[in-house]
Amino acid sequence: MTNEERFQKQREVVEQFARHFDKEGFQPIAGRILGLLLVMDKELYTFDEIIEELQISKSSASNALRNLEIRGDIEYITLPGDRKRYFKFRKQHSGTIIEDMEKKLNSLRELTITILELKSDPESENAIYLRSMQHSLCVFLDSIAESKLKLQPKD
Amino acid sequence: MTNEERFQKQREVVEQFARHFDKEGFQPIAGRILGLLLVMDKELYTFDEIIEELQISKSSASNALRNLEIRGDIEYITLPGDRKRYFKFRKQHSGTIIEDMEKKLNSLRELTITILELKSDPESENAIYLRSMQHSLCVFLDSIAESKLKLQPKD
DNA sequence: TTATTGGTTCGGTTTGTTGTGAACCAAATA
DNA sequence: TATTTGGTTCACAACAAACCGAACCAATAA
Repeated sequence: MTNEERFQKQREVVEQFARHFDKEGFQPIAGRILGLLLVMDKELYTFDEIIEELQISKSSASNALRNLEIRGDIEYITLPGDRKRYFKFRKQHSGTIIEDMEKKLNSLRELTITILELKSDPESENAIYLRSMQHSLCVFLDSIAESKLKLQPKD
Repeated sequence: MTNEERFQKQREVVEQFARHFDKEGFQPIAGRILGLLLVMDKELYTFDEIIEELQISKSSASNALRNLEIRGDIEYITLPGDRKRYFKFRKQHSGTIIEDMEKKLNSLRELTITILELKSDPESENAIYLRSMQHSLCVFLDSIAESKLKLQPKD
């Protein structure tokens, strides 16, 4: 594979990544920026390079970068005697994905509890289902906790 | 708690449920309908009752119901000599939530593999991170598989 | 001090989504 | 056959999100 071929394929994967990412509720441009910073061989981009590569306006870039930084998905470094910021993908503690799921499942579990408490007939179809769902959620949350232990045995 | 109080609280939880549900990328009305069918003591609603309860137009109801049915979140029954459809929450095999997560994680895993294959420097920061992420994903996917076994020991 | 660099903020256009009412339709009823 | 019932489909209005260009600003360089 030539470097040019590789570059082209990486650009395609950036788009793929972006689509994956904005299903999680983010703007397309944010996804593309994040993809760029993660996928390409070049792993450090300036503001202008991002604009140039993705053909987007300064304002879009500015906003998306701010959002990504707030979310903790990117960070930047600066170099002495250089006013530019160099953006890079932020290597989060890799449990983050898992912790996000955990949060979502927990809030779902709380919801099911609330619903169940309000059911006047605890033997209604939905009530029975909700209890089984609650059980599944517990089992699953347990196994998440286990995974977390396996992944960070530093305690 | 009087029946009236219970009813009011259930209506609030319908809204709560709706908010939870449309974070998953569905229209507000769809979320409210699903909430109605799951939360209220009454667990069987006709088209007209749904419209009446939620104060929405026939067209909105029609569209949302179609979408919910396609997604497999609701179903309806009919009664002999009655042209109405009676909608109810569909009790999916409760592994569905888990299987959805599994799918998402798998697609993420495939993405990381694709990205890694295209990295020309396998020791770059991102490449190293991607490998550790891949590892986490595998551990986690394993534990999902385990949970699934625990939940359906019918094989 | 003036000009340039590296952005941010503001206002507006485009695009997409959500929901509505009105017209429509097929099946059952009168 | 005409009317009612139980919806569906269509065209559009209202609103929101995404993005852009232009104006702007603070820090550095000339």
